[in-house]
Amino acid sequence: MKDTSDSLSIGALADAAGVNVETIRFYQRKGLMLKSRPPAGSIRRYGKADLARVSFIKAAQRLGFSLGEVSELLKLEDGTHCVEARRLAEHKLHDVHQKLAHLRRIELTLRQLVNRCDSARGAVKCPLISSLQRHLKRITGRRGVDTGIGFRVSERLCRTTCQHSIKPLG
Amino acid sequence: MKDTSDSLSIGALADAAGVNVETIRFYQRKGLMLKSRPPAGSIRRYGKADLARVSFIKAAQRLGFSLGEVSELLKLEDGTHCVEARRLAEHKLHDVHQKLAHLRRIELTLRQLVNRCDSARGAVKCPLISSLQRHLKRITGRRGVDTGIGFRVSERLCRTTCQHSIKPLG
DNA sequence: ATTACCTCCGTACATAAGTACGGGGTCAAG
DNA sequence: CTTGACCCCGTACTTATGTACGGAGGTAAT
Repeated sequence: MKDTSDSLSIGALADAAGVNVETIRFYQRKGLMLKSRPPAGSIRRYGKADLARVSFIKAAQRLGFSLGEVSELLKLEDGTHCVEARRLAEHKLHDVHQKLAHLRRIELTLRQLVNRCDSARGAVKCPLISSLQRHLKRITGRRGVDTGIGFRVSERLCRTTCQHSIKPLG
Repeated sequence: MKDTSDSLSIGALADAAGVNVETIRFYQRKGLMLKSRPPAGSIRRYGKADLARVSFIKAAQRLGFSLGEVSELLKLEDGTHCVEARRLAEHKLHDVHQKLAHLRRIELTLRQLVNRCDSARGAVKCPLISSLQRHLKRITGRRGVDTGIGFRVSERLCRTTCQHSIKPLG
């Protein structure tokens, strides 16, 4: 139980948590970490609770919580309800689902793009760019942003030196 | 073929693309959109090519390209190789795979958190927070950041008013 | 031709999440 | 007791992506 006591300098704390010293100070300024322990003209010491707090913040960030949300989570210590934390987590889960769906669509599109590039020989336009443009058409069409145009913007694209050119993909 | 001609004001262009006027200007400043077409003391007009360009930028962003990368993509028009675009896309695909894996882990963790919260009755600690702390332990343990502590940081958490308390999750 | 709205341009502000710097204090070792 | 490594504090800078503002001048409708 000896090192339960506050024995770390801010630098040691930062090292232990794998963050920059300035990050700790930043959290203090943000109110995420308690700041004014020994207001005497001396050096502050930190202990395991502080380390856990920094690590908690970082863990929550990795789960997609912003510092503001982490702050909410931490404020729950001060008498608010656990149900609040649950609400937050549920909301975040919803976010994550949306991000996942979005990323999956992106993944598909990119994979198709690269594959097309790979299998393409002997034509005029860069398949990646024109695919991107078709993709664009697809996803922007939903919002009344349908340009109704042939996406000429990159017509010259790769015309001179494209090595992975392709037949019209129609 | 009549409205192939440049006939849009910047506002109309912005509307058509579904972005803010200032965003267009911002892209011009960044060199993503051509800027000085009619340097005469008049109003610039934009056409379909410009609309396509804005839309292209937005589409690429949605695919996870940063404006810097979009800029690279657009610079490919100026003589570089299509193979470069493919390399970029491959790289981005790799990024996306990593993000997906990460998000899936997060999704799982969050789901477990919420579920535990739902099924929890009659104990002392907020399951969400303590689960988060266990999660923390798991994921930070890999980097020598293992605190070796019991995560007492939020011991008081929810102790007073937690409505979704839970038995020790062991 | 007056009114109302639009454009142009440059500059400043916003947000998130830090990072860097500089002047001065403290601590431990040689 | 000096030296070097840390710490404290406040301020400023960074990056990415925009937004907002203000003054001057163009444009379109009445």
